[in-house]
Amino acid sequence: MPADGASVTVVDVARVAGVSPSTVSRILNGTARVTAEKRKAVEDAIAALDFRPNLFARSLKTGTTMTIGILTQDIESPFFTRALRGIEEGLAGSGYAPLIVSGHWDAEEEAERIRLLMARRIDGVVILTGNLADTQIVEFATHQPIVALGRTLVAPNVRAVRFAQERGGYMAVRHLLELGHRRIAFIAGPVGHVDANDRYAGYVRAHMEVGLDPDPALVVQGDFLETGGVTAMTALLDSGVDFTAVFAANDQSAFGARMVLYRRGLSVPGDVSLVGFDDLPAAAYVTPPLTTVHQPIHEMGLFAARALLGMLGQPAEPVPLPDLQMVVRETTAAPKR
Amino acid sequence: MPADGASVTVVDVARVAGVSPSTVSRILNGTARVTAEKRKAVEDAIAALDFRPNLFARSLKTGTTMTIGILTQDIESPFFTRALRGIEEGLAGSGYAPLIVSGHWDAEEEAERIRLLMARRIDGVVILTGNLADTQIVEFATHQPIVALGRTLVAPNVRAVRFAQERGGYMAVRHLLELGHRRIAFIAGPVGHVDANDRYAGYVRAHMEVGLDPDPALVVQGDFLETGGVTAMTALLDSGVDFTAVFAANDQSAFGARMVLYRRGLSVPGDVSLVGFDDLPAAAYVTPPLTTVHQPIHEMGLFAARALLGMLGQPAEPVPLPDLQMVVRETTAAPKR
DNA sequence: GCGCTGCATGAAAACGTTGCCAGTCTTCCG
DNA sequence: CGGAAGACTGGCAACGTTTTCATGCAGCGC
Repeated sequence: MPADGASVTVVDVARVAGVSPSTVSRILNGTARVTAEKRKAVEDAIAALDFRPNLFARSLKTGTTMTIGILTQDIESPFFTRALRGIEEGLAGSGYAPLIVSGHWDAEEEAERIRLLMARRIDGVVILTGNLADTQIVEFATHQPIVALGRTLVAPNVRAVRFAQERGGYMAVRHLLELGHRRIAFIAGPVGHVDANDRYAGYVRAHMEVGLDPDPALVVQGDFLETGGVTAMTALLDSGVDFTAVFAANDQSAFGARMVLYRRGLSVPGDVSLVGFDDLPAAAYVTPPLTTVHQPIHEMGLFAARALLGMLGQPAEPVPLPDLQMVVRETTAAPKR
Repeated sequence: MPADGASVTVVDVARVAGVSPSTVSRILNGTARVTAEKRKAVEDAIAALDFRPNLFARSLKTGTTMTIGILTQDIESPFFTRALRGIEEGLAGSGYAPLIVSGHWDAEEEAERIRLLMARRIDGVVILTGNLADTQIVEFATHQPIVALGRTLVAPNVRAVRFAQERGGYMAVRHLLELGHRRIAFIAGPVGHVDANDRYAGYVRAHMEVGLDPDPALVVQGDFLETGGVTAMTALLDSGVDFTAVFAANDQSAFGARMVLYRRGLSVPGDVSLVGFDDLPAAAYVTPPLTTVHQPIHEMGLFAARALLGMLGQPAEPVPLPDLQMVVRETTAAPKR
């Protein structure tokens, strides 16, 4: 059934103000000049009737919805919510509202969600990493402009940004090497995850650079979550392999690993040094505060919003993207042996 | 391949299938019987043209948008994202999509955001706590069904749920008292926040019950954030007042407080016992794991989604809400003195 | 065979906006 | 003073659906 009879339309306003609907529309959108007198009458009528234009009717007519779709992976992950916050800020005051959907790292589900977004005729899409194939994105981009974070991809109607994750991994391990560590374990990310793989590549490069051959026994599987950090660290300790430091592929893994070390009575950084990746807000509040690689997540969100706004023809000043940065806190120290 | 799926309309489908638009619509919505023959033709045409019904046109006509609005306070707060995840789950498969906006604990902004939601003609609203006046909510509820979490409010078209926060505070302090603590500090929440006040009331009641008069010098201001916990704990220690345990109004405050204790070289729970509130996922991963009061946040989100679906006339089986529960981990112990 | 009933279908009227087109009324220039 | 250029404004046709309403056509009982 149609909206409740109480819903007031542009026609009602026109009637009360004694003008035509066209004129009301003109005033609403500032699309043509109208005499001050009628403008006043219309504005009064709008206020009196508490009129709100029906965005759907407008969308139907104009073909634009003032909504941008955001494909995140996990609404509960601090990494993504930090980016979301950036996007929210970047969109503030633009009139665009974000429609957030989650893909849960599943390519199939991601594609499905994007289709859902498109069914709602959103004006643009921001994709936060994920496992979607690039070809899929290119295909989607034939319909709407897309900004993709955590990807390198050049295609029409697509703007992609990705930080050199390899360099981040390199920086982290380099830091440990400089402290004197030689047996450095690595808690990997999800299998096949490019970012995780790149960070691992950095881990390898840093080793090579000082003439070390990374020991495969020091690399254990994680999943970017705390629980993965727990299992990985447990496996590592139980394997009996020797190590003095651990580089976790992201902060959440590091948190999990730290918990196991605590359980086993190992001191950080006394017995084992620990480095994370991301610099989540929480990294500064664990004890001891976590040494990690700072990613400007918030700025990335801000950037994505502005970039998309730009692609939509909105005036939006671009934001600069700071680079990855090593943040040395208190979970790293020289090895005792 | 998908042609310009954007511009394919029900009329195109009708033409290709050799039927009228009405019939296509009927098949789309299963609203009347159609011969198998035509149904087949239409379905083939839909597939061939990659037709997607324009939801806006449909909304315009039916007055329903299959969108529900969610007013959260801070998209980055783990408390809210956990609830959001519950809502997301509760909505899964219902066809409704959530439109998330943030009020940032500002009554004015909250009202503004809700108006924005209503301008988008959402079918229902979930309000996650906040500072909006109840009268405002009642007023909004005249337009859409509303589910409010963290409120006690009885009104037509409104469903409100709130846990007995006072009891939670009582349980936390009771736990400390039973361990033998007598000088228990309290890190308060934001000024005027009902939940925070109620938790404080529980703090007071637990004291009274054992014949103790809570010392005002032991109560310090916080803001539900880590930073607030830091300032509060710092102020407490600097004031020189004597205490053996701290009850923080929420986990995030506790995390901040824990950091300061670490900085000052005070052991937890050796020198000071610490209790939080909420049982955020992170509470299990700080060291030592935080003793806290568990709120079924996720379930609350699930509950809200189902309740709203029910109000919208959808078949949605209600979910039970477990009660608050004391989770004793490792930040509490008997006082040394 | 006649009127009924019921069913499948198409035509057309909305839903609330916007934007083109064509007026009307000034105003100004020659 | 005539006429033309502007400046405003109203009418009306879309936008893509859904939803009456009406129509034609079988089948049915008598």
